[in-house]
Amino acid sequence: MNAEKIPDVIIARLPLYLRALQHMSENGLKSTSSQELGEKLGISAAQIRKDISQFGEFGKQGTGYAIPYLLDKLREILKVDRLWDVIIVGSGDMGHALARYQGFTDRGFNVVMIFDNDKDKVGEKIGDLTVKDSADLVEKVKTAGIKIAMLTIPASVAQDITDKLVEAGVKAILNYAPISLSVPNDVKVQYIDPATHLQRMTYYL
Amino acid sequence: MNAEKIPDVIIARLPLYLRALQHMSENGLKSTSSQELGEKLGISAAQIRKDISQFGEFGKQGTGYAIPYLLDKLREILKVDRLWDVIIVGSGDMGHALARYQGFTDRGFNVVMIFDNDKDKVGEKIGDLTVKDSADLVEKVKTAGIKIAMLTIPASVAQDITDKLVEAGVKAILNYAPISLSVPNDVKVQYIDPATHLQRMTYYL
DNA sequence: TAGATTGTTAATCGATTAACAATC
DNA sequence: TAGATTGTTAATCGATTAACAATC
Repeated sequence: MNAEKIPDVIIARLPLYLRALQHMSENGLKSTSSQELGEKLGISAAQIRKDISQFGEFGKQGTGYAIPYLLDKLREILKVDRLWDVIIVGSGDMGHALARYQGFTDRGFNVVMIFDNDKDKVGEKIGDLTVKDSADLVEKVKTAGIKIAMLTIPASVAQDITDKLVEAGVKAILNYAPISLSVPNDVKVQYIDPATHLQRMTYYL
Repeated sequence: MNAEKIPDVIIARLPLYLRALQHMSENGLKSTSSQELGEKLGISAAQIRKDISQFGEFGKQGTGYAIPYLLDKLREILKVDRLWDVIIVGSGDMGHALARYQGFTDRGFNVVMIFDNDKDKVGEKIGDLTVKDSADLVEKVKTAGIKIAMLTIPASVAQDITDKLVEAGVKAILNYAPISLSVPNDVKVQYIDPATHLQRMTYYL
């Protein structure tokens, strides 16, 4: 393990490597090379080798990378060798979709609570979960020690809720609301906004 | 307008500027500065000025940028000064959520069709739309001249459907399936995978 | 052994930042 | 006029690529 600061741009690619390796593993493959991985991902082989080598020597000359071993190492590096409790704030269509999404568990996440500020929605069942009142958000999150939240609420209330999440000790926010959030330095935010993503492509049409 | 090739990384930031300006405009603001915009977005003022100046001189020394004018220009540059027809493939929870999402229209997109390969779902009503059979995808998309698709299907069928979309003339794909897609050079793909996004933050926890 | 592929170095390429003249 | 802020240049910083010795 390297003590120097690893660039964010490298950390951002590791989940892609992890995902591709997980697919290969499910298909029964036992080893791969930087070239093969690169072709699947549209990333150069040199970059993949360089990224991975930041964290240790996980490959072998001549034979490449053992998939189960590299999977373990990447999970360890990304800290998804465990199951993180995650909450959803906002029980609209997107909140529903995320609450029912089956793809979290085998990638390190477990949705444990869903909140809404609409009293009509509080108490509603979504899969295994029951919608809780946003008024109890800070207390419940703090008590449970939850560090990760997904925001599926209107932009107009997103900063308010974010401030509460930060107060409650959340350090990672996946924001589906179409607005930039202000957070302290030690809190990470990732943005998912379909319209923004579409607008990144129309330029080229 | 500059004839040189504009870097992708700049194009990727323009929708964020557009979104922030749209908010400001809705709040009745008439002008802003690179500094103010930068603070809202967590981007340096120098970078914002440099990005915008790639396309022309849209500001004024001493007073900054007129919001309505810059909005117009950014929409024109990104080609969202019009309404693009978009399809959704996959009528599961995520497809439903996108089909009902109200945030597309005033950002340049109009969802016109939704497809599924499950005969039980074909014919189902979602908002104004009726689920169509994926078997008719290529023909319907080609006839309608649609260039943009959102994919909310399982990873296992994502590449197959992508190949069909490419065949039908689609040039921009927003992919919610957790897998990397192969497409020709003239087709753009954007990826939305909540687990990947979460894994980009756990490293820092 | 011969072929394949890593890890790493050095070179290249590209993006960001700082600074400031121009000017509203 | 004085203050503010752009557009742009040059300097800095960082990321990617090419190449190859090491070695499985």
